Amino acid sequence: MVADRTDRLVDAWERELPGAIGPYTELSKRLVDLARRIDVTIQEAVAQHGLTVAEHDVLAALRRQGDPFRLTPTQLKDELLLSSGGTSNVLRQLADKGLVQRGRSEADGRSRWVQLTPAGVSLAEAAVLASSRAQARLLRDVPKQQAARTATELRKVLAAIDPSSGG
Amino acid sequence: MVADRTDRLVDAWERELPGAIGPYTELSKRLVDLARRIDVTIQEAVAQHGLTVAEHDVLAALRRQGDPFRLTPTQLKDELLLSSGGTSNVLRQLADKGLVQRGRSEADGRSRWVQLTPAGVSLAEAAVLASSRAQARLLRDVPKQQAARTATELRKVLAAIDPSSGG
DNA sequence: CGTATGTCAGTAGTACTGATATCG
DNA sequence: CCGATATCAGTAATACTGACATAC
Repeated sequence: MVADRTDRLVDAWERELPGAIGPYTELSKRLVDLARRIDVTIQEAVAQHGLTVAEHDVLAALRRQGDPFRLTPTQLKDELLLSSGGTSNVLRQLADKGLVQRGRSEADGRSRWVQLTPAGVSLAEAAVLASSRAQARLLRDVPKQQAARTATELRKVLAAIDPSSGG
Repeated sequence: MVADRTDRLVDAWERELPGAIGPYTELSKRLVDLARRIDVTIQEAVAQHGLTVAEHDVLAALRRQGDPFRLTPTQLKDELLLSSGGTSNVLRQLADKGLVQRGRSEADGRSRWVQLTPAGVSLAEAAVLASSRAQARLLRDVPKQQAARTATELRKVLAAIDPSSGG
């Protein structure tokens, strides 16, 4: 088994400051390395549709709600784990591009709604499909069983660190 | 088994656009979610030592080389997978803070070296230990065997998508 | 001269906090 | 008046590209 980047990192620290980093740090390093590859892949895929990753995430969240593709900014912020300010900024970009429409709730004047325009629906679908295909392409040499096994392991890790998230 | 965030995302897409996302996208989603948690954890840990993550990564790379804690910007860029410009920017910040010293190579005038100052060595060690401890704390409820198993699975995934990286 | 090394300016993306406005 | 909803301005951190300088 040839040493990879993380192996070399772990070996270097073991030599320099024995015990400084443990098995959890090794797991973290592999996770972060792999996630970075995926992030770049997604970014390239959605950029081909003229979207930033943040914009894509909002469009996708609205699209997967189903008709009428509408949520409040608060619901979006909870879905995307962003601050209210951050969510608001992305919504402004999308409204400027004509991909979402905003309006006031009639029931509660404090509340607004955000809804995909027809152009937003089309672009959301195209971008999600492109992103999904790009991720599958990146991982195509990972056997399906291996991918499933890894996903299961990650599911357990996520559940362990955050029992409240429903895992 | 209770549905977690990724389960709900997969279910929503299966309902709205069946087949649009596959098992590889599910794996990606879990990876990216978990990596984000880790990134935040690391960021908070190194911030307590007055460092940004980018600064920490450079200090750590120099420290784990061992005495005399010296590399060229090109070696750093390859180690950190950054652009040359990005590397240069971080080095300027660290030099301004007195954590690294820079100089010219005597053998080749094009080449420079970057070396930790004594203050840089101390801070690198403190920050790396703090980051490592914070990661262990985040993952403390993950059984060690589980963590090892997950790391092994990720190692295989990394090797599959990037055979050139030595995995 | 062409290539390699490195720096810096400018820029794009992300996403925060705090101030503000509005409504219940 | 207080709390909830939402927006916006300003800011910090990441990290890129392209222009440039220098040295082999």
